[in-house]
Amino acid sequence: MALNSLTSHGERLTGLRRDVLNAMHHLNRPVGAYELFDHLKEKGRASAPPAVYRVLDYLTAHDLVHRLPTLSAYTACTAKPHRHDASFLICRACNNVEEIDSPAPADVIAAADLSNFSLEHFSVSITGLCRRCGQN
Amino acid sequence: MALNSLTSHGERLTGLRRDVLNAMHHLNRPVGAYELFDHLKEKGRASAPPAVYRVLDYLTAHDLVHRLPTLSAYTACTAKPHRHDASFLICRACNNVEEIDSPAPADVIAAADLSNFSLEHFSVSITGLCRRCGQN
DNA sequence: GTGTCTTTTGTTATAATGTAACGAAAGCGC
DNA sequence: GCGCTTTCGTTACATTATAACAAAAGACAC
Repeated sequence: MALNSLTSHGERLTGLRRDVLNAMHHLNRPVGAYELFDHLKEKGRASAPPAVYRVLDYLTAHDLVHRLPTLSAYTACTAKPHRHDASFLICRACNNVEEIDSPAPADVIAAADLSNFSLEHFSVSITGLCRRCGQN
Repeated sequence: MALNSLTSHGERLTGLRRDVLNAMHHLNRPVGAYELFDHLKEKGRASAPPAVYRVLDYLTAHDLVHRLPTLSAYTACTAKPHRHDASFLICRACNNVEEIDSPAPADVIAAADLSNFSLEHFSVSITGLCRRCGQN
């Protein structure tokens, strides 16, 4: 779900949320929650870490932002409104990240090729229900 | 590189490292560094967090242990000595994890099927060098 | 617009995770 | 044993994240 479809579903893109999202799009790279907090605080737009984390949680839940656990960082979603699981090319040198909006893991390798990204390692995280928990 | 090939390459599987690895195999689930620390401390086998982190770093570097960033946890490698990138099926209900020793991301989906794991989301993390950093 | 309810934000304090730095101890080669 | 390298102990601290509760703002009926 992306920005447009957000407000049309009863969701509230409040001032703070919009500020955070704008900041992230402006920065255009993975940012830590505290870095974001400092950035917003300079402009008098954030009070304390919990506010930032709440907004990040909200934006993440609505797929406007993605969390990058390996970097303990967050990045603005660059994909089309259409919902997909997101994957990432993470450069170990410059630490920049390219989002891959992929319908399946197999496509991600092709996308890396297209970006002239020289792949060293990959890891697929699949979440869901294991055999036991899913068979209720 | 796994246990056997470790000592035959000049690497030292010291007492502490062996204890940590044994504990992790015994627990047989993702454990946080501090949980592991407490566990070891009860048995008089660990001094302080840095020791645990150092050993985890070492074991991770040698592929005897994997880190699960989404859980801030670590798990003993269950794959064959043969080196592969590791992927994971993470159950959101019981929090247990199954390692997939996969030659390519595409295989991971098939492996999930084989395990009767009901997939809800996936994310592929690819690390390497981006176009700019890799071209020199 | 007032009152009421829900959602969002502010605020304080603290938990959980991870590291820097440095000296002591243990292993290794000679 | 002696010097060198690696590992470990120890203290202190940095970074990331959350619990809990009060205040403020928005939605909505009346």
